[in-house]
Amino acid sequence: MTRAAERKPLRVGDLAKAVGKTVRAIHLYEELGLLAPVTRTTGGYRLYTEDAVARVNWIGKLQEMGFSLTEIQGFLRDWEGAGSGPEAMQRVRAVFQERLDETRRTMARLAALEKDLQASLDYLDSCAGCEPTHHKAECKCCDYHGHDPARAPELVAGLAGSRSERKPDVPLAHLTEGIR
Amino acid sequence: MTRAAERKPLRVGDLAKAVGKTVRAIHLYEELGLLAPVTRTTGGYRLYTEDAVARVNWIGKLQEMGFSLTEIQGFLRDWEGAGSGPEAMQRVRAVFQERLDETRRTMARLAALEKDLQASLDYLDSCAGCEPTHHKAECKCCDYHGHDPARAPELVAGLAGSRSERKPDVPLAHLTEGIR
DNA sequence: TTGCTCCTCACGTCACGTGAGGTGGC
DNA sequence: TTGCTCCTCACGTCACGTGAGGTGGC
Repeated sequence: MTRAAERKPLRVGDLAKAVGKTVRAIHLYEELGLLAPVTRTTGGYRLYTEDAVARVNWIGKLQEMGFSLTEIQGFLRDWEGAGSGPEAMQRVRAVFQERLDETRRTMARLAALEKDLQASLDYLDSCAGCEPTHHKAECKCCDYHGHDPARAPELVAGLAGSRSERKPDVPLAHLTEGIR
Repeated sequence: MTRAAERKPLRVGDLAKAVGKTVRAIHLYEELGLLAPVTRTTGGYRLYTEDAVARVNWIGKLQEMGFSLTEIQGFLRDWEGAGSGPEAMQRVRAVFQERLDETRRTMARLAALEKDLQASLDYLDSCAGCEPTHHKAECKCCDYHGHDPARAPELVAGLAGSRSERKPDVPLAHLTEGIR
């Protein structure tokens, strides 16, 4: 931090813009004790230094890691309550390790989703050239264009089962058979 | 779906377990018109077929893609209101394309986070062997163990700035200089 | 003085969580 | 009959969003 930077106080709107959060969010972080303005003007305007930008971005990262704001509070309290340096560091390490594992699990889920989406797009692409006389119900499971008739991607197949497509003539009595 | 599977109705708790959601969530999807039991027992118990498992998993995928439940409602309505098959398919395609882009952006953010976390863990590892006489404030920015003294990972450096570590003797008057 | 930014309540929203009080089902 | 599952309200929570009504600052 340079002296020049310290001489440019940020107002809450500037801070919000700098970090991509809303003013309301900044106020909330303050209520929760995660962030405080260095001072206020006589009129009550909050004033921040550039440090606040780093702090809010840090909060954002922890949120992306899956921490709730309440957990971030606790995390800071743990840190401040810790004794020696190495001890505090090892506590933090354990938390980060758990979050790294969780982040990787999330990434794996998203990668699977990405594949699903790509497969769905490929499937839908081949529908573009189809004759408009086909009803949409046919498209979920057609055997044109080399489609495997039984295997529309799950994201496409999931469009089935809407109420308007249910056949009301299928008897359902067997479901309640033997149940009073 | 086999006939045998159709003969095994699921109760709401079975369905919830099968999809990893709560009963409350299932009820909510029903309130929003996203899912309905095929029938009810005379006592009012909801009964589902295996189709419901696919439907709820489909809802879950759309949620992971960043859709709100209200958006999923609209998505279904669009589908049901669409005219010809190919036309409906192209609408769905546009939505999926947008979601694929968004999913990739999210994955990129998480990958950056993963790097951050790994760097932080590496940094903290070297603290394990440090003497316990060091105060934690020193650890955020030390020059032992080959650390670049000015460059603790952001996730570690962010622990700075807690109220208990502020130096109250730093004059802040310059911040309000020239501001009434 | 005008227009923009800020202030503090305080209620709304989204996707559920969590009882309360009562009943079905083997 | 016991114990488990289910039912319907209905209020709580989390991270903000969104005004309402008023004032600061160049």
